[in-house]
Amino acid sequence: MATGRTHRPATRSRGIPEATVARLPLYLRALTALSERSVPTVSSEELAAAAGVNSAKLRKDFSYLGSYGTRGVGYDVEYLVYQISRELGLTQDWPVVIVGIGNLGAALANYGGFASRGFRVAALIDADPAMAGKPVAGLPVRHTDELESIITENGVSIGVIATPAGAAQQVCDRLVAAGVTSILNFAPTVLSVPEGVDVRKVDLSIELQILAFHEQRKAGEESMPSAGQPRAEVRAPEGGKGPDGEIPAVMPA
Amino acid sequence: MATGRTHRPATRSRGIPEATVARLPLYLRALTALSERSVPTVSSEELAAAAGVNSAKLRKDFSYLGSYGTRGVGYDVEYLVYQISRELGLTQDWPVVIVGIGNLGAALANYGGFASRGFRVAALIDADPAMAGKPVAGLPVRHTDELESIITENGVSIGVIATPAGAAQQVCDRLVAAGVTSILNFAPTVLSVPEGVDVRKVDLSIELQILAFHEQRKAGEESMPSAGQPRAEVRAPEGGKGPDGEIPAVMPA
DNA sequence: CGATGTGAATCGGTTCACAGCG
DNA sequence: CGCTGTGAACCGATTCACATCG
Repeated sequence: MATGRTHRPATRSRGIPEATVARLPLYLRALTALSERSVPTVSSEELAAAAGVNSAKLRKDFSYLGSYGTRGVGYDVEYLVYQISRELGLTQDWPVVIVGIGNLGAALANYGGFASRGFRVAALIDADPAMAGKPVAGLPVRHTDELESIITENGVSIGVIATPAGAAQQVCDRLVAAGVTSILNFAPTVLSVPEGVDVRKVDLSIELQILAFHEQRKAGEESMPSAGQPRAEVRAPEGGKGPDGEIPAVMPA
Repeated sequence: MATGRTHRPATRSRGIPEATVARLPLYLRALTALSERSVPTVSSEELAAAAGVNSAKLRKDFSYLGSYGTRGVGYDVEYLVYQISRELGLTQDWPVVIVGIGNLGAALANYGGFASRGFRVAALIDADPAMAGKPVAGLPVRHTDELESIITENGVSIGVIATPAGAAQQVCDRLVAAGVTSILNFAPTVLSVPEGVDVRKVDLSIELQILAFHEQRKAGEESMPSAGQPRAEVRAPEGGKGPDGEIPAVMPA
C-alpha cells in the first residue's frame, strides 16, 4: 500500500474516513438545492433521501465533522453548506488545467459544475499545433510547450488529463514535475506518480463493463430453473456503489 | 441498503464480491495489453503492477473465478482474457443508447473503448429537434419521441444518460419503462429507479471536490508547526480509491 | 523451487439501537 | 417528545503468511 508514514502524524483529530469524504460532495449538492429553495432546516432523514444514502450513515458522516445539528430539530441548511464547503476546501479558488482538448476535454471545459464549486479552468492545453489559439468554452487552447509555464504562473495544483492513453503518462510526468499534486485521469491507463501526488480516475468503459456483469446475471437468473421472480436481488436504488469503487476513464477523440 | 431479497438465492456459488467485479475490467485491460505484445504468461506480481493493485488482492480476486493459474509459473494470458471476458459478459453483444447528445454525449459516442468491449451504440437520442438527423460519430441523432421504439426494437438493456440534471429523472423513467435495466448516469442527480434496475454514476465535479479536500490537507500540513516533511501521508500511487467509491457525473452542454 | 491459492487476522465501513439533549 | 450523535455489533474487503503443488 505504501502509505508513506506508517502511522500518520495524526494531524490533530482530523480523522475523516475516505468513504465519508467521498460522500460530502453528495450532501453538498443536496444541501445547495435545498438552499436555493430557501429551506431553512432539514432532518437527517430528509437530507439522506435527497442525497441517496441512509440516514444513519449520514449522521455518522456528519459526526466526524462535528456536532452541527440540533437535537429534536435537524440541521441548519446554510450553516451546513458552509461547513462542508470549508471542509472540502471549496471556500478557496482552485485553478485547474485540462490537458487534451478532444471531444471529452471540450466537454469538460464546458462543464458548468466547475465555477460553481470554486474550480477555475486556468487553461486548456493540447498537443495539436492546429488547435492552438482556437477558442473552446471561451478560452484559447494553448500548446503543450507552454504547459510548465502555465502551471507555474497560475499556481495550478490540480490537473485533468483527457488525452489518449498513450500520452497520459508523459503528460502526467510533466504536470507533476511542474508542481501539480492532484490529478484527475480520464485516460484508460494506470498512472504512476511519486508519493504525495493524488490520482483519481474515471473510466467509462469500466463502468459499462460492471453494468454488463450485473446485466448478464439478471438475464441468467430469469431463465434459471430455480429462480422465482424475473428480477430480484440486484442493486438497490440507494445509489450505493461497489466499495473501493475504482473509477475509470473516458478516452477523448 | 434494501437488497431486495434478504438472503439472495445463492445462484450456485456465484459469490463474486462487488469489489472484485469492479477490478475485473482493470485486469482485463492490462491483460489485453500483454496479449497484444504476445506475452504468453504473467505472474500475479507482474499483472498486479500493470493493473495498479497489489498481488495478494489480485490472487484473491482470481480465486473467486476459479483456479486459472499454474503454481510456480503464473497465468496464461489468453486464457485469462477469455475467462474474465466471459465472467463480465463481454462475449456477447450489448446494444446501448446514449441519451443527451451535448458535448459529453458526443464525446461518449466517439469513445473507442466501446466496440472493443462488446458494446455497440445502437442509437444517439436527443430532445432538441434541431439535432435530429445530424450525424454524430457516424450515427444520425434520433429524437426523444423515438426512445421507446428504439429500445424495444434493438433490445437495449443498457442506457447512458448524458442530459442536463433537470431532464435525467424523466429520461430515466422512460428508459426503465421501455425495458432498460442498467443505467450509467452522468447527470449530477440522484436517480430513483425500481428494484432490479442497476444504476452507476459518474460525476466529475465530485471527483474534483475529493481532490480538493486532499489538496487542502497537503497545503495545511506543509505549514504545520509540527509536521516533518512537506508532503508525507497522502494517497499512494497504488491507485486505491475510497471505498464505496461514489462515482459522480459530468454535465453536458 | 517458485508462484499460486487460501485460511486466518485485520481493517475500515455500515448498520443498529439507544442514550442524550434541545 | 423527536431527532441527533455515537458506542457496539456486524459485515465485507484487504492483507498476511504459509501450505500446496506444478
